[in-house]
Amino acid sequence: MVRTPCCEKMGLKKGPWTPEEDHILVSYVQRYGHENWRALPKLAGLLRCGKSCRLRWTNYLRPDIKRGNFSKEEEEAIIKLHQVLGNRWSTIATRLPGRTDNEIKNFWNTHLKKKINQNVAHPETTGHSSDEPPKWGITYTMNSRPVNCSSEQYLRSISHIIPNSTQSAQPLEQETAMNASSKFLEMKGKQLSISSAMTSNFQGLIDPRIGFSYPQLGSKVEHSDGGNSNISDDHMNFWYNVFIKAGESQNS
DNA sequence: AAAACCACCAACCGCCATTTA
DNA sequence: ATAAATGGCGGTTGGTGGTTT
Repeated sequence: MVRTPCCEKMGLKKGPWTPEEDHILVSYVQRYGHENWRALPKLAGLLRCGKSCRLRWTNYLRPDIKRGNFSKEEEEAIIKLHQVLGNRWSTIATRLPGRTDNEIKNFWNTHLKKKINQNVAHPETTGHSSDEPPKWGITYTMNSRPVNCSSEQYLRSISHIIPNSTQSAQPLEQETAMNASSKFLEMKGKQLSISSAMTSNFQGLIDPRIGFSYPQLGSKVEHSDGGNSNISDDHMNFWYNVFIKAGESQNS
């Protein structure tokens, strides 16, 4: 089906919002909420489309939005999250209270991207490039989307929990770096999927270094070796924590 | 002083996923 | 089961203000 553009109707205003419009929108949302963005502008008396109202509210007028420059901590968090999640700005935004996906996206495109690209020119200070998937890395499937991480991150994150070929949860810690590298080389350039076998072996495992276990499988989780991969939020959080911790141990 | 260039960011656009009728 | 409506997301654009030439 083809959707009609939301601002197709003539007479709807576009462009920057005026203080008066802001006031009308804020007053209306505070009083009546925003259950139906489509209907809101008409009810509130705004010559805007619902989409424009929603964007204005979520990106600018919401009372819980943090203003001002990004702190060093926020900047580092964005860089780490982007390594794990890629351009999934809304997901990244959920981990930075008071920041919107649009704000983070702009900050990335105007500041961090350049900064990281500069660092790539000096590889002693960083791992891999930012925007592009790492040339030397792993892609795994998360929520049906490919997620990239660097080889270092990946090796660190799996070195102690990846099951061996007999599907026992034997740690790899005893393995030499050479063996680990060999394993990685085998996977280089291939799509790594979170398989049922791996997942079942991860279940209940608690790594003392990271202090959390692989989440129990929920009913909605399917695995890529059986077709689709749909990892729940718990699973995403697990992988996020693994990669963040891996990054921390790498830095220390 | 003015033109050219650059950086920033609010807002728009098109697409996809989910919900509703 | 299906079409339509709606919400949400990420990519991109364009206006604005600052800086450089």
